[in-house]
Amino acid sequence: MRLNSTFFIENDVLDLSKYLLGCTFHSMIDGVHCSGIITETEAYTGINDRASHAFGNRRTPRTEVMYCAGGISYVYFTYGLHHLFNVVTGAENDPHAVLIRAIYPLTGINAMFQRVGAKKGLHALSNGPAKLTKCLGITLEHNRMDLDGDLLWFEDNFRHAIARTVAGPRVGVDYAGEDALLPYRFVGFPATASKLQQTK
DNA sequence: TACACGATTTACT
DNA sequence: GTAAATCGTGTAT
Repeated sequence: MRLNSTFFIENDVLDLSKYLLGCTFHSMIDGVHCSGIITETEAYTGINDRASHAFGNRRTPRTEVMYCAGGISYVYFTYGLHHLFNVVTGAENDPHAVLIRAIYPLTGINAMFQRVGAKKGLHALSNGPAKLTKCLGITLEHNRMDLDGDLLWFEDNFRHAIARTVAGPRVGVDYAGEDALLPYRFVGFPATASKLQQTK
């Protein structure tokens, strides 16, 4: 079952960050369908969150997309070489977002290896926010994109495979002062592989 | 126009 | 363990 924009608009960003664990994230880019089970997310909770690009109600050409209604992508470029992918959530003018930090490869694995280089193992293929965008072929072209469309979408398929969810501080946000300590990073630990049966 | 830096990854010592 | 890669973005001039 696909997740639609209403779902991303009406639910709280922290709840969504946890809910997305075990959902699948899909791309159809360069004619290839790739997907993986989401295993790690982070929540960025709006204008009062010092770790967010939208802190202090900052509106710039880059951050403007976060102020749109939920259900669209926020892709940005960092460190001169990496793209990071977020889901914009919440109502218009309330700039919340979920950073997708890791997925476990499910379909299109050959294409993913081609994009990232075939020298690493399956478990290390897309277990980082910049690695998964590279695997799925996501670039700045996929910013501000409908997340229930033909190119990027989510499905609620494998949440039963997540046995336990652990929260901790977000990664790489030391500049955020006290907000760097907030437990807004969520990691889903899988159940045994035998439970990995798709449900619709 | 100029400059400092980043919600990271990789390779190398 | 440390460092390099590398450029869009934000803020200051």
